[in-house]
Amino acid sequence: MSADVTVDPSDPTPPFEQLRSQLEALITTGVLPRDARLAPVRQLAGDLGLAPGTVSRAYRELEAQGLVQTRRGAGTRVCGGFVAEDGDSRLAALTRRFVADARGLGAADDDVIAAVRAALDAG
Amino acid sequence: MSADVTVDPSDPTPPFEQLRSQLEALITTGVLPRDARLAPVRQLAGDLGLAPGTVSRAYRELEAQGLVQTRRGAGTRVCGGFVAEDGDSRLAALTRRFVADARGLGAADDDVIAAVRAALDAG
Amino acid sequence: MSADVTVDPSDPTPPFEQLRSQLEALITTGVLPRDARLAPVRQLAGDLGLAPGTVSRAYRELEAQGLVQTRRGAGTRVCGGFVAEDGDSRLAALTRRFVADARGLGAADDDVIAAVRAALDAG
Amino acid sequence: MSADVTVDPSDPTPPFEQLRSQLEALITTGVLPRDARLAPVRQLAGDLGLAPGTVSRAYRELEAQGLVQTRRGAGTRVCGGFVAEDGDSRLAALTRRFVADARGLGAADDDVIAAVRAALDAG
DNA sequence: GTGGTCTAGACCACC
DNA sequence: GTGGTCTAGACCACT
Repeated sequence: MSADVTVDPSDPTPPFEQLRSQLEALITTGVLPRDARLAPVRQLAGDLGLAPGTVSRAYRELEAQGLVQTRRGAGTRVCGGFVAEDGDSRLAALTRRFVADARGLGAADDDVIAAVRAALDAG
Repeated sequence: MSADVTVDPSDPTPPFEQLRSQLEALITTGVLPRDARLAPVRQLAGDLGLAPGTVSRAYRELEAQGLVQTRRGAGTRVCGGFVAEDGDSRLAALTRRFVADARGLGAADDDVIAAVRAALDAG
Repeated sequence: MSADVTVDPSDPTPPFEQLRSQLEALITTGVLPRDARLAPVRQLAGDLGLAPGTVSRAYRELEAQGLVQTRRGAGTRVCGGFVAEDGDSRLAALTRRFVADARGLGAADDDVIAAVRAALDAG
Repeated sequence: MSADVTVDPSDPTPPFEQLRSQLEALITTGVLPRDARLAPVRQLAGDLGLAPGTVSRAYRELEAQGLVQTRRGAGTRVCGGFVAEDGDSRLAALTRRFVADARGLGAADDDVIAAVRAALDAG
């Protein structure tokens, strides 16, 4: 049932990354809407002939990107629509994480803003 | 030799996170200076009685934080002092990643700046 | 000078494959025309910060694809234009290789033709 | 106990090729039957006094020939008997690769068939 | 514990 | 000077 994802073993891209990028596309395009539940790790692993750890890692990376949110015992769900909303949007979650990391590096607020401006201009 | 790290199996904190946070402390306090080389994954794993993948994951998360830089075949080294420098600083690397992710969410430049400001004020 | 190729260390795709696929595109699109010489292995390696063996492998795979031809001491050159020509075209070279391999598997001529038809229909 | 292979350092043929051709012979003659597992890369390397990468390359070339199939983390096995079977035979795998490469060269289906016919007649 | 890829430096063969 | 190959050991991803 779950939206189609496939893994090509002959592709030099590692399976977890094939998975991650396909799921990323499904989410950012809105095929998987906010609150949609991803397939359980073990089920998806079984369907694709992968080890559970491989699927698990794909989900974990999506979580680091702020695209999904996983709660023990409750599966993993899409974190937001494909446009930032009100309070607890994915962008806000991603940004909190980034700011915490940046401060961990000893950066002052102004440094952070400057770095972001620079990165936006560069890209 | 390498700086002391330990893992307490009775601690509910997962081993990779115990490792990560201890190494983070060693780096941000300067005990492990810029360019210091971390112990090889397999050696540290052997010393601590952990699986190599566990150590590997701790290193990977440190890399995502911008604290270390790992080059395939050449080990993993501390990425910088504890203040951002010129061109390719840790803050810059972290920020590039964040900006890429934020754009992946469809955020415009102004949205990004606004989100960062909000997160800085909140924290 | 040489046509632009770049390697992104943070891309999960291995460097040799990033290189190979970019060069493949440059050749099949005609940006690198027949007989164009690729950059020397060590030069390209130095420019990109890679080990010579890595660039070497990319070149070797392109050769297996029939896109380039490399002669010891004389560098490696693009094997053909972007459309098959007369006698020793890239398609012919690729096909000779394929036929030899297929026969090595014990396939009869009819088997080979049938397999090719099937693959063409499938793709 | 695996079938005997040896490497002669005084032979001008590079070690990886000595290995490849011996294994090829063992497979095509049926000494190593379908599904037989090749020795692990590191074990064979140790036995022969070679670097793992050298053995690895021999295995990789055999895979490109369609003789063995390697699954990450699960070793490499002989891919088939010495005659093509049902769905995913070695010939089919080899052919898919060839067709993909040929199309990458811009060849139309008719060109491919013609080239194969020519190569079969020539050989 | 499996194969995969990379680095760094080395030697060889060819032009 | 060019590519080809090798070694030794590192990390990576997967089962």
